[in-house]
Amino acid sequence: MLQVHRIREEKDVVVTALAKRGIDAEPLVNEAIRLDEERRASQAELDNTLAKSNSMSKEIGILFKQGKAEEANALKAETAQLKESSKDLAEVLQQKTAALQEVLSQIPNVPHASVPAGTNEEDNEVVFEEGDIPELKEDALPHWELAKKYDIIDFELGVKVTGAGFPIYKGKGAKLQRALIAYFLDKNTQAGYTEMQVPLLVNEASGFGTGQLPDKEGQMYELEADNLYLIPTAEVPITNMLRDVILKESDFPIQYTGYTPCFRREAGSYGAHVRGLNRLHQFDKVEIVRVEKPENSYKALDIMVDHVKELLRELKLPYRILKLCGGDLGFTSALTYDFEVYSTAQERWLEISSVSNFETFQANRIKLRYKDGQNKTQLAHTLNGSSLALPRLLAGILENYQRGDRIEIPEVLRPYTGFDSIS
RNA sequence: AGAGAGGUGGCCGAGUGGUCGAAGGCGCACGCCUGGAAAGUGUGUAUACGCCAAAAGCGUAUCGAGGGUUCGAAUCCCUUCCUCUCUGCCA
Repeated sequence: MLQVHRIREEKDVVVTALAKRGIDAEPLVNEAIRLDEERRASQAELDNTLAKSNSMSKEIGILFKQGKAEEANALKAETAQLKESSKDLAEVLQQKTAALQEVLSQIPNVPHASVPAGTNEEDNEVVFEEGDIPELKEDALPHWELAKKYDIIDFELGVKVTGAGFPIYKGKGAKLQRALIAYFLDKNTQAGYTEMQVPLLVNEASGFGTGQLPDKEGQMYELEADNLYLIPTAEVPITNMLRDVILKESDFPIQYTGYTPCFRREAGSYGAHVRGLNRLHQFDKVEIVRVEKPENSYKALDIMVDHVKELLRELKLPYRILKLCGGDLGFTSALTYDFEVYSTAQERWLEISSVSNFETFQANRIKLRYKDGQNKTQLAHTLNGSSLALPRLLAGILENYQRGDRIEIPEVLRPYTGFDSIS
């Protein structure tokens, strides 16, 4: 959520920058400014009324102590009116505040200056590409067929137990998953991230904190009886650990990593693009989260991008990095790099990581602040990225490492798997 | 899950209807003292919003959260969340 005072003070900058998302934010921005003015006016009025009533109450107390009951009672009668009007004013204030929140929550984050304008994924900029696309034999198979051939993932069994989108990993397939998770966590830990094991269920306040609620309510699985939600990403519990926190300068940088299964309803998804591991309701992901001082956050973003690059380089997978254009940029992000691995058998790029700087957008919502050098309280910057999301990465490994009669295991994973091929 | 106790500032802890944003202590910051340090001593030390060009200052709200009673609530009532102790259940 953007801060009102920023909208108020830099209206033109905000509107111009938001145009890169392909939206005309001016009406919303104007509405926010108008509501904010009304809100402030009504707060001023309410504050004055309450101030009057507070001082009268004090007086009444003194009068009673002095035994001047009559005068006190006279004053009491007067306060009745103030009470009436303060009740009304409080209601108005609440309405204005809620209306303002409503409008503010509809305004997406201001894209970073370097974000290209654009309306959809066609306009994303490829900023980096690395790794050789392997030459596969004629009879190369897509991962869902490889999974069946080597009996390492059973999609039908998952349907039986739960439903579509809940695959069951078997034998070496399961072990490979575990190896990837352990490998990523080790690499992240070596890079300075502290490993966290977090709840897979979160409360409503956390859902709101990272922006899943109320907007994307339908995307999360909900446990109505307990009013809890299954997490769609580890970002939710990890970031919310820092909700309503005021950090000291010495606390920086904050770097967390965590592995969790992720649950997404993916309502409305269908077609070839959801085939196999391409889109699931439950999948595994290792996440990295950073909190930085504003002046350091873009440097930190580069560090995160380099870190994810390193992972893919070591896995020897062909990948590319996209800088998302305004139109494809997530609602809460100021700048996002998407990592895509090339799926040779499907002949398409698969998104496996998204690394973003949210600047103060999330921090404003979760009230994550720090005391700066002048002891002023300021919003911190939050960043996160996947390092990495497993299913599509696994698809990439299976397809690119197929050797006809077996699937080779990338070298760096062998200490974790304990075998060097699946046959 | 049942019974009881409790949730107050960075921490400990006082406060059961009136000038309480809250005693006292610890911690922290700055100063004095000291050759230096300790001890001692002085001052300061929450957050949000609003008024103000800004600072100073002032106002309002906040004693787990939400509602209520009252002229006035940390204090009384209701709801809810959480913690602790005992009992039960359980990986």
